[in-house]
Amino acid sequence: MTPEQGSDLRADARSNRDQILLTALEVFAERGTDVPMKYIADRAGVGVGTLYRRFPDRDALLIATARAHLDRLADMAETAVAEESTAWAALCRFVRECLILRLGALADAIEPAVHTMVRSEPRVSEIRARVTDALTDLVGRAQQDGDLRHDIDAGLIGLIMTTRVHTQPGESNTTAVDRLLPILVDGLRARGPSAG
Amino acid sequence: MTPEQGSDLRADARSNRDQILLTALEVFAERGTDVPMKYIADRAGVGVGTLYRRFPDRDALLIATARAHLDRLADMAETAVAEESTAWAALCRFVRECLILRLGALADAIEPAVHTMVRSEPRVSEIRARVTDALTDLVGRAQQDGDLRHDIDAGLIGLIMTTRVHTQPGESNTTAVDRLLPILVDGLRARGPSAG
Amino acid sequence: MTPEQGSDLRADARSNRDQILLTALEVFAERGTDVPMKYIADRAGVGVGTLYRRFPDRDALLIATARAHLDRLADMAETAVAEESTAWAALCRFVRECLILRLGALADAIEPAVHTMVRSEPRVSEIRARVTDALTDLVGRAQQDGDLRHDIDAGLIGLIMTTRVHTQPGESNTTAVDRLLPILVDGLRARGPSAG
Amino acid sequence: MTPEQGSDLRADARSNRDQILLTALEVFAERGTDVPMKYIADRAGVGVGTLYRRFPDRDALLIATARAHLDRLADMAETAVAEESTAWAALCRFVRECLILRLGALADAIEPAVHTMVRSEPRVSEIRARVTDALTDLVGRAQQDGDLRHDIDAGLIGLIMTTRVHTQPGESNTTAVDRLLPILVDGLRARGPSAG
DNA sequence: CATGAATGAGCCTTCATTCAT
DNA sequence: TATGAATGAAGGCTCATTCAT
Repeated sequence: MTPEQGSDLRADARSNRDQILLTALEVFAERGTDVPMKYIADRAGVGVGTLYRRFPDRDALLIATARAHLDRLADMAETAVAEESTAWAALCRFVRECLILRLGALADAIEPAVHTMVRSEPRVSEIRARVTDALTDLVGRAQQDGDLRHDIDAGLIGLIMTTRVHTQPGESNTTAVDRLLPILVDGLRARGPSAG
Repeated sequence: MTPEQGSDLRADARSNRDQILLTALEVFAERGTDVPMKYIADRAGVGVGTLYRRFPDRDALLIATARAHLDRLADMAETAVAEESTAWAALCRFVRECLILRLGALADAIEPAVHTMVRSEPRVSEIRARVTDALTDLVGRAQQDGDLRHDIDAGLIGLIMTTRVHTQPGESNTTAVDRLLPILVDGLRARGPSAG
Repeated sequence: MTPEQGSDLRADARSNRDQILLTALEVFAERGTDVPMKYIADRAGVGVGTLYRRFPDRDALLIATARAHLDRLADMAETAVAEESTAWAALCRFVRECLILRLGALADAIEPAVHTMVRSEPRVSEIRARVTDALTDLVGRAQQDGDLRHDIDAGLIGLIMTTRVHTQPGESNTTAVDRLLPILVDGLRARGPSAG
Repeated sequence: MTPEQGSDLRADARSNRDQILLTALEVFAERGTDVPMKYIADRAGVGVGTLYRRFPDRDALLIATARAHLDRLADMAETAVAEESTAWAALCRFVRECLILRLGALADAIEPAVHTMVRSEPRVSEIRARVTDALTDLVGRAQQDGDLRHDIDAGLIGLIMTTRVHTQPGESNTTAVDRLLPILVDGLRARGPSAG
């Protein structure tokens, strides 16, 4: 459902590419998007040259990372829908996963690059659309179910999803998210008959 | 109430220092903390040398900027307490102001420096304490008033305060904060009947 | 008559700039225009940073070098006119000096840069014009004097001036030029009454 | 008359080798000898690996290219001798052809390599000798015929042959050579009466 | 004191060359 | 044998910091 780009690479090249992307994902999350490319290459166990062969410059890597993120995001949205019994539960789960993924940091990082690259990476907008669609659907259904406040739209959910939680040194992002989440969820929940 | 450090400088030196700090505040907010030092110096209308005379390195400037921020924060907390009629109102106002100030971004930026510098900048912890105290007080009173949920402590408020809101290009931070805030506030508020 | 650019620099900065330019002149002639910038900086006795402060990139240095060359060229043309008793003698001397300067190599090197930079370095065209004017004048007068063949124009002299003489390893450029020159001069000379 | 090296290669290997050499000839002339090896390989329609299998490094390719050039040169010299009715005519034609081939550029490019490689490429000196012999012969005969000035030796002709003509962007090398050539030829020609 | 020039370490990127497929 | 992926050394350029003026 989310076939990776470059599936026509030679086996070893493919595995390198995957490894680089995986590493970049981690590293960008850990140390921000300003890490030296060499650091990423080292951690991925390849030479810089290899990194640059696959991703002509930092922005290309950033975009590809974003795409991978978004792929995951879209999967997550769809999985949440499939696995949770209510739209509301799916929505909460999805928001949580976005916060844990630090979607906002990524969005900040790629924003300058996006304008240049989006056209050459049409899949980015395609996947974005996939996420947006899932979201709009979830919001509508959760409101019909009486679980989500009616004055909230997908845009506001997007804002929440891209919020960045500050973690103390040593604290895991997940822990921090799970401290904040109940507040958010409660703020989103409709108070009506269901609360009474 | 918040006497600035270096008040014993010659008038022109003092004005330079103030100008640099003011500029740094703006610039860090606008373009992140990675801006070239020369950029800050230029915008402040001084030579780099002057900047470095006042702030031995980037971290020193960051810390000083943070201190100025925190001073403002403490003032804000105290003003909110003084001006708002309820602890709850003061708390909400304070949270809002912190989000608008992008406290989280600043915290991220200075965290690495803080460990090294705190001892040489004891005022930092002092001011931090001032904020924490005000906060703890507010939280306690707001809970007694029945406005704030009882399962929330000052630490969680701190987490919320340091949350970073993602702004679309062109959107003001304040606007974004004001979209998110109602959700947060609602999530924090005690539910009358259900809480009783 | 050829006031150098940047005469308003601080004394030490000025001397560095001059030294860099002088070195670049030598180095480009010796080893082509692909030498590492660091090599030039080292030979000039400055750090790379200093080089880059004055000349934002290789092309800027190339252009500046070209300008210095052209300044010299224009001076040479004018001096030749002033010091030699005939236009013909001045012309021959000028051609010789151009060959020794390796004007052609320089022209090749800056051609790609010229298109981008000429507008920001208007002096280049200005000086070029100075040379062209002197040349046109010399050609006309030498022909009137019956020394220069009449089927030759300033353009062809330009072609000759920018010719590159191949030097054996170890041979000086000047020596090689002086071997070739008599042939050229003889080819340019009018055969008329004066030859009969 | 000029049997290519590597005639014992398999047909396809042989054709690859030829194609690479042909391409290198073109590319070096067009863009200088600093082009990326990959560029040459791509244009030749082979992988870099293939290029390196035939020519262990850039110098080897340069030498081989030079050899091909020189082969052509020797052929040209001999053809000129055979086809032209006088030594003088053959000489002029040969000089012209060398200039058009940009012999000087090639000489500059391979000079550093030649010292290292000549021993492993004995044919280089062999062919060079062939050219030199033809040249010495031509010079002698042209002088005996009273066409070539007597103060000129094969070395000076060599110098002339390796001269590089500067071409304006857009101008063909041949055109430029044909503008310069008459001057050179005239400079080389013995003067009937005045020489008598 | 203020200034801005100089320095050089460090990151980005390219490309010659090697080697697994 | 052909291919093109991987490597890493080398060069371009920037910028934090120091120091002469």
